[in-house]
Amino acid sequence: MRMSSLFLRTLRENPADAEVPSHQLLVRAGYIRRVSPGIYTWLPLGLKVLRRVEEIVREEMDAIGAQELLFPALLPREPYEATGRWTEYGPNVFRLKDRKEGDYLLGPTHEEMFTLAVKDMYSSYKDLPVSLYQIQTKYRDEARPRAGILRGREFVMKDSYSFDIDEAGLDKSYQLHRDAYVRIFDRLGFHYVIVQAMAGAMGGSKSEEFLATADNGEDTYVRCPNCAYAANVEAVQVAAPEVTDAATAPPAHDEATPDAATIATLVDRLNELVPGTSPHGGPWAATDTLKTVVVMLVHPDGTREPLAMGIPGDREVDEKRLGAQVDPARVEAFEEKDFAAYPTLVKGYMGPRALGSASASGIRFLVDPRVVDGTRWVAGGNAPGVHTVDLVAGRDFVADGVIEAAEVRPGDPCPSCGTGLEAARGIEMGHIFQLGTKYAEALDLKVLDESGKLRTVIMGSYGVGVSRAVACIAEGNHDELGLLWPRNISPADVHLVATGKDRTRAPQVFETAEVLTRELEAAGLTVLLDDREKVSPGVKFKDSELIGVPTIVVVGKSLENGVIEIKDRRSGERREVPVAEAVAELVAEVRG
RNA sequence: CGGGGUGUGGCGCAGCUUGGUAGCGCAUUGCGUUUGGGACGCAAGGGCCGCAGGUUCAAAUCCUGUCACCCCGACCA
Repeated sequence: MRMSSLFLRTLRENPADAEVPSHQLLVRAGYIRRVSPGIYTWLPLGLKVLRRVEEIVREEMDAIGAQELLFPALLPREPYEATGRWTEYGPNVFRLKDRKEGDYLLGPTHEEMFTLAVKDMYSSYKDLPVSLYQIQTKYRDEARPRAGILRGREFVMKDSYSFDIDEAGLDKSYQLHRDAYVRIFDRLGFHYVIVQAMAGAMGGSKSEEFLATADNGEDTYVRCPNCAYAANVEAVQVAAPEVTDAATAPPAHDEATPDAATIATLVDRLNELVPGTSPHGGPWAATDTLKTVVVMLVHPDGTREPLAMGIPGDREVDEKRLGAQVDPARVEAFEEKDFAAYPTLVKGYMGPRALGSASASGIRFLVDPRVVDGTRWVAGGNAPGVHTVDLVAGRDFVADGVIEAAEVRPGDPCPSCGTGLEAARGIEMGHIFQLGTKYAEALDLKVLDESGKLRTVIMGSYGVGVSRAVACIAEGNHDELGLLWPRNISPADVHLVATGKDRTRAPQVFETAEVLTRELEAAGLTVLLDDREKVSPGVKFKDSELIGVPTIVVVGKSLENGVIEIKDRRSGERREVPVAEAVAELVAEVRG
């Protein structure tokens, strides 16, 4: 690549619409350009980087025997209708019509297509297992694209899918992918954590995310400082206490608690009215109360269903956790008109005894995992100004089930070893999960087993954000001067700067630079040669630092002494090397 | 969808309060000087001042509406 003709324009100032470093620098250094919110053009330098990341992903996928194919990005509605995702995906999918008014979408993810492709071609257990992948442009109409290429509406993703005849096969395919992902993210140079995750809208069971650790990341996860446990907050499993015998607990009794519609006022009332009778003998605290929260679920088909939750009074509902639990339903606030429709619900004084499928209200009632049988609570008495004290789970009320919707706090016990958890943030770079049979069933993907019986194929699904990885690498590899690409990602191995005025006045400089470039290329290195004439050395140095190729070679003034200069972009170290040794020296440095 | 902000040459911005020839820096072109840290001088090209109405002799500037974009939140494999 020659900078005299490279399609490139570097900017001295940050673009006004860029906030995060990766976005600012990728635009300034001429790697990408914004076309529309969340939609970017890859310029020649940027495309080189993107291709290098793709290639690393491709090599590791091929290494586990996955086979690459490529589906269209433009897809018909029908397969997504069959799996329910045409509706479940909601406004996040780009939809369009053809001239005959037929419905199409731009693929946000391709489970349906992979499933149908296997169904189309395979029908025997002998064909399995098989893993297929593509590196494809995906489209999601994000409510708010942000941070440049980190969260776009058009992005490049590697997605792969495994197809197995049984659970054991799925476990093996999953593990193969997991190992491949570890290699991919190691090669990309990420600091990352593997956390337990929710399978979410994709359906399925076991699921892990690969998060690049970043203080400004969008995802919050917790990790245990003592054991290996780490999980996305959405997926944290609360450690449930032992079930206890409540035989000694006093019977439940209602107490008048006027003006106690909040947990704080309730605790004050309890300490005034029934001091010293808390389950633990100490003063009443928020942790002794059971807060009842009601929300309205809106299912993909539009039906609305109220959901009540019993949560320890000292905690808030975490909307992300709740959302993940009820997915694909959407959570809406429970409004005044909803209270009017359910007269058994007394705002501020709702309690478990009026809730549950078997109760008068018929409202589904789920409790926090901490609410195990035998635990004693204070909760609303379902009448204004009344609370029920010594309400024992399992004795005085029975919930319809358990829900992980309460907020997770740093210091909460690790579900695996009990140590206090720590919270941290990261950027989701990869997600692997065991889909199970959701898509195979919906699209009727079955094969004959050894005994001639039809069996539903079991699937796994595995994604890597390829374009996001480019942004993420930039995010973690820059300084005040510009980008700092790792060697295996850089758009070139060597950035060779010729600092002469022009070919007429500094023929040796340009000639030497040309010869070195040819020799380096002959040795298999890629070279970005700054052969621009009439450009001052300062400009060329600044550009080389902004562009961020790890090794910068300067051919200039020192040529009089028969030496060139090799600079390490990251450390800033520079050393002089005789021209005759330059190629060998650089090859050794680049090959490391 | 809620809150905040911004729309003026390719990029970054001033001008708007108080209406009257559209400006600055960078970038681009030409000439000359300069060439190891984003050089200097002279000259040049390039703007329906987001869009639509309105007020006015006159609107980038005032009024109404509208659109777009950015940031925070909600949302998000």
